[in-house]
Amino acid sequence: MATIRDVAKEAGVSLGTVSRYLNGYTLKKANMEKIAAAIKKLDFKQNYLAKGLKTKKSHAIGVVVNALTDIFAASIVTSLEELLEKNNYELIITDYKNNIKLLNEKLKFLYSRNIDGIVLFHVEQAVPILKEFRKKKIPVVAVDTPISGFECDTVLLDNYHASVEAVESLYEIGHRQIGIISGGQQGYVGSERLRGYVAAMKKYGIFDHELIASGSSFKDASYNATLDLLKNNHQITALYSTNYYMTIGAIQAINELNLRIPNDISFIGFDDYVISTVIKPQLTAVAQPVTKIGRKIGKIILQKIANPSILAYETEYFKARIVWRDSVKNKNI
Amino acid sequence: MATIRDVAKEAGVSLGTVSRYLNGYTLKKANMEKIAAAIKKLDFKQNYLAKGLKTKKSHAIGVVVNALTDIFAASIVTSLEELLEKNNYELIITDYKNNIKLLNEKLKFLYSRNIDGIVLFHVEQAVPILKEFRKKKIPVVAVDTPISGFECDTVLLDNYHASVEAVESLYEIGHRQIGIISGGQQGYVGSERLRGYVAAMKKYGIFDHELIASGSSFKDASYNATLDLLKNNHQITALYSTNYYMTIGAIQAINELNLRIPNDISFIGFDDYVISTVIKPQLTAVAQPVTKIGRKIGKIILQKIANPSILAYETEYFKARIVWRDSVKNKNI
DNA sequence: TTAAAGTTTGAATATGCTTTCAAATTACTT
DNA sequence: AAGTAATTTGAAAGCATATTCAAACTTTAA
Repeated sequence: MATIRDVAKEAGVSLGTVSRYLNGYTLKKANMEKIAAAIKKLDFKQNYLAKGLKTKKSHAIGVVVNALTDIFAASIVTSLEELLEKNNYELIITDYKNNIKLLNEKLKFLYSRNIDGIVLFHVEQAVPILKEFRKKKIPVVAVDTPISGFECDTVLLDNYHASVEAVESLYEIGHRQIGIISGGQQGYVGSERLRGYVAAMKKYGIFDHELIASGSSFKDASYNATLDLLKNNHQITALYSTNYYMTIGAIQAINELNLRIPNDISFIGFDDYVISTVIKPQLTAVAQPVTKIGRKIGKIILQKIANPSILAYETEYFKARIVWRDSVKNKNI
Repeated sequence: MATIRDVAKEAGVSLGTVSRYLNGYTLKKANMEKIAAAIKKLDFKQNYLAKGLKTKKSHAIGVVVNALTDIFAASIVTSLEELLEKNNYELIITDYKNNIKLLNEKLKFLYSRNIDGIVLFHVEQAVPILKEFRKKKIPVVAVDTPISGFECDTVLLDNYHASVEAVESLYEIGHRQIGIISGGQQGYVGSERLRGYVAAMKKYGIFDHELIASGSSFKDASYNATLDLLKNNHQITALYSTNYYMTIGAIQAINELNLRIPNDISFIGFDDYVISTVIKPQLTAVAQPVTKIGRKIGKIILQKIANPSILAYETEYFKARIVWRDSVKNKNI
């Protein structure tokens, strides 16, 4: 393996000049060309371990998701990775299985690997090791959920307005008894989505506690909650489920009750992934701009790495949009 | 940050002794205890960059998948990561979007990062950079698909027998006109699954070309293929679709044709993820042992890293099993 | 008690790169 | 052409660790 020293010799310049070349300083055109040629000829690759040892940077970004199989995180990471790899950063992806203790362990692991930045998906609560990241000025970006007890750049969906829009849309086409399958108040995302629903329902004067089914945000809880809700509220004409996995459970329950979508009941689900188009009829869904979100995260990380002393943290909101398919009935027609 | 030197001073032993301690050599019990105490006291963490520079190992494993959102790869990586992280390896995960040129680029990137091992999902064909990995004795494990033109350890599903079993099961409960939605011959996985189907059908003397719908292995092709197949073969009583995404397309087509599962048509789909239980009725599916597969990959990698001079490559087959739900009708009852 | 075997020590060298600095060279201005 | 500004040089130090080696020290066995 060729080293920077070999390149210097080959190009007939000094070692320091090559180093400066590699680090983006401008130098005499002639020298730049000679160095470029030497690099090509020798097939020289920087040794990131040596570089990292010296600079204390690894050119690696840690990404912590709750589950690798979570389609939401995976979609975002796809575009994040594209951007970061272009900038010569590698992604170390890890899951923490919604276990706060495991999260701390995984972050320690990443910390010990001299990570240059870190992206946390869906973390509600600060863990001790985060303070060490702050001390070392390693940028942290929270995605999907703000971290309580730790200030950092945060990229969120505007869940509140997404819910408002869902309810408004249903209202406009004649629905009044709009049920919600909610994850309840315990998580940020779930409570924001619920808050938007409540606000919109109240705005139209059609709010009713009975229309809220609240469980945890997983498939099985949602299945049970939906079953209960629909058995006890035959007047419900539309159902709004507040995440992908809850949509799955809700649809199972609707099937179980032999209700037909959209004739017996209209349906809007949060998140628009493959399920939406498999189910008959295809589902109207609230879609998140995952590609944009991924790019934004990447930009923030790169910017903060380039300028670690900026202490201001921004919170960026992205707007969801509703993708209309066949699961919602227009009652005005 | 404490260094090995600080630990030595604190423990009152020499630097080399600490180094040997950290690398698993046995030494005097008293010294081991003193060093352990010092490490704890100073909260010492090995610097992987320095260590890597010296040993030319990064303690990182590259994982290349075709898409981060691919549930199959994500499921396997979940258990792979668990095992490798326990052994202090980090995972650098990357996708290559089924683009062979991009694959080579991504592998070059990983190569330049001094990766200690590499796992390739669903790669059909060798790319040039793989030779460099071989030269440096960096272990390569192929998953899901053997790499043509490159010999390495390979972890596969026994696709052939999974198909045979699916057909046998359907035959035993009275089905004779068993259609298949196949990805065609172009990919290893698809052709193996088709081969098993053909063999089993021939064994029973019920093989018929007309029963094979063949397209690419994606949702839309499968949708069209299924539509064609079922329109032209009203006698088909059971359908076997050969991967997750094709199942989605096939189900869409079945819905479109207003066929009821399992009364009008029975259905078995390859891969058992969340879709299987959302659809009404819930789908009988061929499930892959993803956790076991992930662990096996990890074991192979660790073993080959520990012993890079072993030149024998093994090919390990895993058995799928059928998860029975409600989409298959027993015609004998 | 002594010889043999096993450990530990301290110092040195190496890994590939960045950074610094005074001195030397080259390039611009006027 | 001279003066100033900008670049490059060569050498050295440093990053945290591993490894080597002869010498010194311990432990074990006879």
